[in-house]
Amino acid sequence: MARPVKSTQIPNLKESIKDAAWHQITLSGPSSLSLRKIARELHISAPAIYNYFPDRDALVTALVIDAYLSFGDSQHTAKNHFPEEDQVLERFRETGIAYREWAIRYPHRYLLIFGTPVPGYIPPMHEILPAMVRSMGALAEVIAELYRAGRLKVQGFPLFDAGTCGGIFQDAAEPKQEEQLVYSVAMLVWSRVHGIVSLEVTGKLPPFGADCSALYRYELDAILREFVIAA
Amino acid sequence: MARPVKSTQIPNLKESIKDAAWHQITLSGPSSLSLRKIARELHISAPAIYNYFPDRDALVTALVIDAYLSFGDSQHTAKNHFPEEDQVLERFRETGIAYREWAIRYPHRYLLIFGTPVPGYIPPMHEILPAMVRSMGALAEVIAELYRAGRLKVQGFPLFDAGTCGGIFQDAAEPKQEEQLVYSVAMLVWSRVHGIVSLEVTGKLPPFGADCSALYRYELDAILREFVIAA
DNA sequence: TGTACATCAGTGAACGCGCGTTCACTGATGTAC
DNA sequence: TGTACATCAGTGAACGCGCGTTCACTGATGTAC
Repeated sequence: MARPVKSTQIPNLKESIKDAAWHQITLSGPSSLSLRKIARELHISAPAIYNYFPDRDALVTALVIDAYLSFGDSQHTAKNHFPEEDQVLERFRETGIAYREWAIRYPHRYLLIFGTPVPGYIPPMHEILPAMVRSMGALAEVIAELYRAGRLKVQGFPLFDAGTCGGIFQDAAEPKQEEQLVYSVAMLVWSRVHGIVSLEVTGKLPPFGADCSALYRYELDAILREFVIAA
Repeated sequence: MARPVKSTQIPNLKESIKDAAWHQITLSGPSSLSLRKIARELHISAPAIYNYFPDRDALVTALVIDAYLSFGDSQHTAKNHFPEEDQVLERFRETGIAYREWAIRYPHRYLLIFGTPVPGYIPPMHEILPAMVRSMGALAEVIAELYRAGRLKVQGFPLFDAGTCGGIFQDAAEPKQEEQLVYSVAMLVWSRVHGIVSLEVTGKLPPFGADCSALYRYELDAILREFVIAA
């Protein structure tokens, strides 16, 4: 039987701390995240936070991991929306659309994991890597499926050294050259979607009157035209 | 005759303050920029800075403007490297290459103007706009020249409302639809180069083993293939 | 040339503030006898 | 059922720190007479 909640113990305080932290980040960015401000928002004392996070950096790490998990969920959900083998194009497009939608829904989460690094904070890679790899894996998998369906154009891409890839691919037994190809296309696609999305969420395109949604749809089409063999 | 320098007056202190500020930013980012740290680095007292900048934000604004000026110089210099009318393709490529090279040489300047906004700092647009417009103008001009040379593909781009463009184009008498086309292509090109460059300077591509230089050259080629009519 | 004065880029002390973190504590709860 | 005790999520006070900014000041310089 689960231990009943004590009256001095605030229920879900750990989650509340993270919620308040996101709230602070939304207001003034991750670098001015303050444990005392969080405590004030929750009407608790600042040292109480130390029952849940050993220090400020650990809280930031928890936020980073949560952001990757949320982003990864959104990516895999979108991908699984078209599970049939012959729906690989739809899968690709849905995953791409979800990328931007998640970023727009959670712009500060997006910037925390994909934007300018938080100064003074060095993320502990061994803690973050699984969530990071899983989140980027959806796109890589879709591209691998395009390749296996014979729909990926194989032409003049710069091939990267996938040895340092760190396990993006679940199927690590794949032959090396194919892995490199899929991997390189994934980086190209990522850089393009990130280009538009990062400019959009930091507010640098709208002042120029850009319709970001149309721009993004154009880029997805351009990516398909460039990398995918039409049916 | 110029007033001679007094011995209590430190020569070029205003420039030294900005240099020290860039040094601090390189070490720990713009949000932890501290007037007292700058003063310590220069062996002066902190209030001395107030003889040159009314407050901390004014210093940041000066840095932002300097970054845009330096970036703009690099862009226009690259563009002017191939001044002949029939060298418009070389001009485009040179400007694109210079974009990345400037960003790699001055990654913190790049991130200050194109990265995640500094939390709590709202740049005064009326001060920054001229330097910003001039810096982005080089790319826009090259694309306008491509258009005037009949080398720009006119097909299915999403056209933006260039009315809010704010004077990117020096030749404002240009017909509206052409302006929109040039403008839209500029945004597409910008988002692509920014995509790679921002991931590269924040260190998010190299851990995946990407050869950023090859990736970037591929993207410039892809841009030419997509938007420019071969000679 | 000498003297009185204005200028103004610098100084050190101080203000009030917020921060992360530590520490000994308290007091409600659960548990063993 | 009653009592003594262990647990542990919370507390308030305090530590040492750095920050932006203000203020009255100083002292070298340039200048007017």
